Amino acid sequence: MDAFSIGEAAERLALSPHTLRYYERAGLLDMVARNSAGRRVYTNADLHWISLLMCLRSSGMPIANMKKFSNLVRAGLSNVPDRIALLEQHRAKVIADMAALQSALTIIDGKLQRYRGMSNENQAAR
Amino acid sequence: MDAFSIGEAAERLALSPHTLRYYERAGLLDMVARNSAGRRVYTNADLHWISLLMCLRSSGMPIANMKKFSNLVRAGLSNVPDRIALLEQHRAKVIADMAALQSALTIIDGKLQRYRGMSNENQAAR
DNA sequence: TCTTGACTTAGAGCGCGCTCTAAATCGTAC
DNA sequence: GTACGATTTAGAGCGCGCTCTAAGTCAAGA
Repeated sequence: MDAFSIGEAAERLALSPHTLRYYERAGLLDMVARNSAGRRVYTNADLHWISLLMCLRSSGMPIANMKKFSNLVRAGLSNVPDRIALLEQHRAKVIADMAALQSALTIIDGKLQRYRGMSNENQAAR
Repeated sequence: MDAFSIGEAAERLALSPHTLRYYERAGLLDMVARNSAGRRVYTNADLHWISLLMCLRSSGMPIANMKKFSNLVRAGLSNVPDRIALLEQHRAKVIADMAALQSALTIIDGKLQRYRGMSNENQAAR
């Protein structure tokens, strides 16, 4: 099985057909095959590529950069260094985001401890 | 020094006066004092509270939940358990987000390694 | 044959979190 | 007194990433 309707593809990828079409229009996918009736037919390779896109998206890459990346991939192997540069830049951002989340977490945990202390005192006072 | 104009407060907090006013209108701050001319005067306590808000915001809490939290704080000490619940829920989301970033990072690193391999092969082939 | 439901398109709409505008007011420096 | 720059308000506007609408096409099943 290597041919999926947009509905099947959407289900497997856990996103909506609307979003799949939007990504295509946005220039993130190209050459999604069509059947005789003009309907999209997704291959496993398509799904795999879209999975990578979803990984980039969910880790905070803006659509515009995803489009740049897609264009590089589309343009052939000669620009692999450019792809590396783009991914490394994104990698740095992801790591920075993780660090920011970690420091927020520390503050939140501090606040929680304070609240737990207050909560216990209240109980003890009754 | 425990009194800041909106401009000074904005500078110290690294956000814009517009955003400070927006947060106030959104119900995240209350009782920001005014001077005789009707202008806002921020205390250190205000700045500290806003810093906590920024921590929540930057770690992905939606404004609506920040408002709920603000309302709880405003309503007094009796609802500390509710605040704990809200923060713990957020804490769980932050941890989930960090895990998602980590798994994206693993995929990105895998892709980078593949690209580096391709790049080296290309060089070797020349 | 007719109905049903998944698909097609271009384009509009939406939710979020700001971000800016316009017109007015105020305090300070000249 | 007057010019300037920071502030005030209500409300409009914006950028992003979807998300939905409307009108139409098509294939399969009753």
